[in-house]
Amino acid sequence: MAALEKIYDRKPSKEGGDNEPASDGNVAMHEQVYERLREALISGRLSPGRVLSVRGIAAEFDVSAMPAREAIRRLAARGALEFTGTRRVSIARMTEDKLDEIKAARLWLEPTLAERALIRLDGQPRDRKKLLRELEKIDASLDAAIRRGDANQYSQYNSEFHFALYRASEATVLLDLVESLWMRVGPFMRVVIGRLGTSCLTDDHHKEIVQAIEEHDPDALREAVRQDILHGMDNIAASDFTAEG
Amino acid sequence: MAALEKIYDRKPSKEGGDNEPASDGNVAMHEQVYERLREALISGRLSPGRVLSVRGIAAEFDVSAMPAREAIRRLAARGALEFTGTRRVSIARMTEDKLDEIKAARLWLEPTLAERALIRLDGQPRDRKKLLRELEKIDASLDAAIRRGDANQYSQYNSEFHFALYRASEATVLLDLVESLWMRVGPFMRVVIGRLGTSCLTDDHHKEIVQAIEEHDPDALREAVRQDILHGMDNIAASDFTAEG
DNA sequence: TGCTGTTATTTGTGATCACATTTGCCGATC
DNA sequence: GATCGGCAAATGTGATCACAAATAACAGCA
Repeated sequence: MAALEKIYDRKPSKEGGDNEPASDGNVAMHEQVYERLREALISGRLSPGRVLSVRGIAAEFDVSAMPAREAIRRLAARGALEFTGTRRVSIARMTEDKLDEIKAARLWLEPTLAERALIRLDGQPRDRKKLLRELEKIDASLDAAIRRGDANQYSQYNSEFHFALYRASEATVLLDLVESLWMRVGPFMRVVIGRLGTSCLTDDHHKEIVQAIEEHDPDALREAVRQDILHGMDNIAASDFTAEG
Repeated sequence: MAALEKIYDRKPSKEGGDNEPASDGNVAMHEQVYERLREALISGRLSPGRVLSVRGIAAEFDVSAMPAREAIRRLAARGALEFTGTRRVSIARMTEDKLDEIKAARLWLEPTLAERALIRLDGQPRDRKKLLRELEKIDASLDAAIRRGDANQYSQYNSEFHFALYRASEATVLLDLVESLWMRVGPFMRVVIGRLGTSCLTDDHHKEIVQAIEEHDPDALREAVRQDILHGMDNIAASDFTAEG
């Protein structure tokens, strides 16, 4: 293992005995592995180019080969992982063309999701208030992470902020598409922040997003989301994303 | 097996001996199974609600459980298959909301892909001519299928027509997204055609698409693709898609 | 020291087994 | 005749093994 970056912050060390059904909660192990890997991808805890081996993941997550295999397969199917020529699988590298495609797709999908969320919440004032509080809380944690210079926490909270909003749209299909895009960009946020520092993250547009929701202004919301995406994607484009972290 | 619809038109009956490496061509078996299933989904050869079991697919494709398992897992990861409450997996059923999301996404993605293809081909007159010929050929086969009333062939050629165009954009990320959408709608084309007959398919906009490419007219192309999508999606919406075929 | 060819290890893939859960079926009961 | 209960078959999941291919490590030579 040695110098290999950890994918997750070690399992919460089973609090009870050792023979319990692995805190299974009736969710399959391959599902848990998938979820953790997805989360690690989106919040940029995995470096571009890194090769994921079945046995390696299995060892790190303390499961047998089978669940690791299935989790990796699922991620690869969603485009989050890339097949090398020889059947191995790795975190995809970025190209200018791919970055441009992702940017274009995000610029349509995410404002659309945000707007749908807003429209749906117009009829649900209670849910709307709840979402606003949630967004504000996440954004506060996010700002704190920036001030601390904690890149990992930043990526984490940033994705939480966006997906909390998008999830409120209840548009599962569109959400799926966006998620697959975030899994592709995630690994590069880490690289960018490593190069430019957290200072480049201070001028996001989360405040405008929250404000637009408060004011029931769909157009302003779309524009705020749009600007936030542009801000993030242009940071990546400005960085040398072709090299690995 | 009995009354169970066949997913594919029986393996081309190994022409030689029986011990050859399964015509492997260095492509993994799970890959072959995945490819066939994907194709079956897109061209509507699988009915909504149908449950796919690992052993069932394995038997039908004459492979062991493992490749079937991985193929199913990958399709599920892309949203083409749906998890029932009890870990089983089936062709998803459609809802009005999901159909609306798919329609919206397609209406942005596919005109974009078409336009990108057109722009890219502006610099490649040879490829452009080749694509035009290919599209015209497919469209001819498609019309023939309609006249024959052959719904399966129609769906097949229709997807080929669109993806031949989109693939020319070389936009792999966007293409991935569109493909996942087609896998979700595919199963319902069969249902629609079953209800409305092939007569409802005659007024597609393929001719306009070809013409717009010939005339280097991006706006006309976008509009033609848009109309073609509307035509198809409204047919689904008009049908009773909540029931299974 | 730098390169090369060989060996040892790791890895993906497919197969098969075990087990708990679920599904489908059939007969008993009201 | 419809409903319920229980039993048998089918299914998803995880584990483990075998094998070929690919990667890494290393020794020998220039």
